[in-house]
Amino acid sequence: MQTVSNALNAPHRLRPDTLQRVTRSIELLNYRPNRNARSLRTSAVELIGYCVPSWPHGQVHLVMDQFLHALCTSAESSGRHILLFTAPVGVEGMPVYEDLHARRLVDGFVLSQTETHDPRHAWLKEQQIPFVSFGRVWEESTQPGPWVDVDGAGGCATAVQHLYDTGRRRIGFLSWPQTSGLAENRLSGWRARCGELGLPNHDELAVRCRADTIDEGARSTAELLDADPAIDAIVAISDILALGALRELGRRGLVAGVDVAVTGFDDSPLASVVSPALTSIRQPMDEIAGELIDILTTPDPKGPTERLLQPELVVRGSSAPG
Amino acid sequence: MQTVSNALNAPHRLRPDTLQRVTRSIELLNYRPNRNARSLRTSAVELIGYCVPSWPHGQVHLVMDQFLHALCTSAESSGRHILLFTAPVGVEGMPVYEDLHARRLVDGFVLSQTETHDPRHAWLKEQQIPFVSFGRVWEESTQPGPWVDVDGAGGCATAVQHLYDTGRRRIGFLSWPQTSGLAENRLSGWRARCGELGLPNHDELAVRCRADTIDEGARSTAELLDADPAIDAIVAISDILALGALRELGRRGLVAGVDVAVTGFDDSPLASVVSPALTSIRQPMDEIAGELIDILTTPDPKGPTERLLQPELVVRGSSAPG
DNA sequence: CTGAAAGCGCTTACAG
DNA sequence: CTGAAAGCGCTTACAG
Repeated sequence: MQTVSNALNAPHRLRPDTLQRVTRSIELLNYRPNRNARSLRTSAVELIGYCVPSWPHGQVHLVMDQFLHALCTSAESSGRHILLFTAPVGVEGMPVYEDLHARRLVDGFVLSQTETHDPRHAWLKEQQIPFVSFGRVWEESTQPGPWVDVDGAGGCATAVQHLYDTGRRRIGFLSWPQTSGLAENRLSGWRARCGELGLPNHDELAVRCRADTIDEGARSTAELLDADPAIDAIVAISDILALGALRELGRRGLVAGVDVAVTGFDDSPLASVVSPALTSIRQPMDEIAGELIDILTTPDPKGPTERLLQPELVVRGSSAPG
Repeated sequence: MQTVSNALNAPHRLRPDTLQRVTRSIELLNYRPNRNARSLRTSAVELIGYCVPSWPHGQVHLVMDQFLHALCTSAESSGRHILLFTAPVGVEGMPVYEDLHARRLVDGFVLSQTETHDPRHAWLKEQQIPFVSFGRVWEESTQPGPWVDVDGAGGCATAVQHLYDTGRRRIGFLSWPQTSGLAENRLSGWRARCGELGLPNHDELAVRCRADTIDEGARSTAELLDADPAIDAIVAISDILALGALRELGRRGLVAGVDVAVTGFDDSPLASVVSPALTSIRQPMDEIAGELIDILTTPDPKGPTERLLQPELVVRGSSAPG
């Protein structure tokens, strides 16, 4: 019994011949250890909680399936799995998190859809419930708990650089409302790189869209082009807004990628499904998931527990040089 | 101890005053029963396995987040949760399912992304592993195991009826390749209802798209309109193809919803994000999830374990009468 | 209706 | 390196 347990959990303790003998029997009998008994004894369930976001109508999360798949894969490579649950947004949802942890359905949580001033992080930290966040809360003070995020400013700077390198000299920006730390971060990358390259980067070149919809992207693009017809490129803060830009260009008889270059953000499946295909800033989902699981499952992580990853510009026809 | 257990699991066995006394103490002590101990004893983990689909590049599953959210909510209302895992597609993935069940990480599975001739159903049934399928395998013979599906033929017939009622008389159909049972089913709904209404429904009016992309939808729409310029409506088998149809109409200077009406399938978030918004056939996700969980968690379901649900046509500008 | 007892299937010190 | 024993925290017949 306990030799079998050792063979499974600490094979180095056994003599090679014993190990082989036991392993053979395990296979012969098709023995599979009961995970509940193990969890009861070790008080580790090897399950990680993830709250499935519920989106307000019309909101699209085009890369959630990619993220979930990456998260699952990473969890599995560490012998764990993802447990899905729902909870009210914000601090109202915290009792759900607490209950799942108290009843030992999960060891800890991966937070995503992190909002600016998200209250969950401080709450979980105070309760000493293990978690790691995908995304920052954008507080002045140090963020509670470990996090992984993508360098949105860097990504947008890379997009600007790419547009500059392919001959663009007047680059607009489609943003979200000012209350979002994420939006300000991405916008700052555009502003900074344009400044470094000697390109115009005044506020009139950055339009705030009211919602993340194709209509808003189109409307804002029209606003941008009406105010400044010399614009020859647009960096959009999301693929959806970029799709709106493409539509407005088409409506005006302008050719995307020729007359005006367009880039999006997220490299969602839609990017390669439109024509011309959309140049977009890809978040490295596999890497993000790997870091999240690593931080959450390593008792004493060697590296920092605040990790900023670089996105990757995927160039397609909407910004092709010719 | 066991009175507490009774209070939690069989409160009717206790005298009201005792129950109240115990309940009060439970709350005072903030006691939360350990789920692993319970599962070990009852050998039910109250976890349902769901395999996260991994999509070939460019493939979009625009309603997966809706489905997952609905599934989670239904599972939770029966005291259960969803455990996510990954597995190779087809029969190669079955050892993963078997292992999860053997080690008692899950009680059973919800299958989705069901393919025509999907081998998983027969395999699980033979292994006596509990499961329920969202979607049919489209075999001649009786399908192994319980399933829930949406009446695609009925949905397309409803779309045709709606178009007829709003004055359309020549309705094209954008389909997928012939090898898909799902596609044939939806197509048959268009064919049947057109026939009943005395509208043309010959094969030339149904174009097979080679892929589920906007480009293919646009190309096929062009093909359709070139061959028969009198077409005044198009029923698309997916929202993505419908988006392609909208694009092609725009390219030709035709106004969607006025010159040519267009309907999609799935009522994905994209449907309400384009302009004109897309009329689409909505799969009742909450109901689907409810039935799936009901069948899987009821030892002896009262109703049939093969349930066909009716989709709902959501009418928007792309098919508005005026 | 309530209390003492066994046991679910593991893991882990502890002897041999 | 291997074997007998305790115990993780519940549930569930079984007595009182």
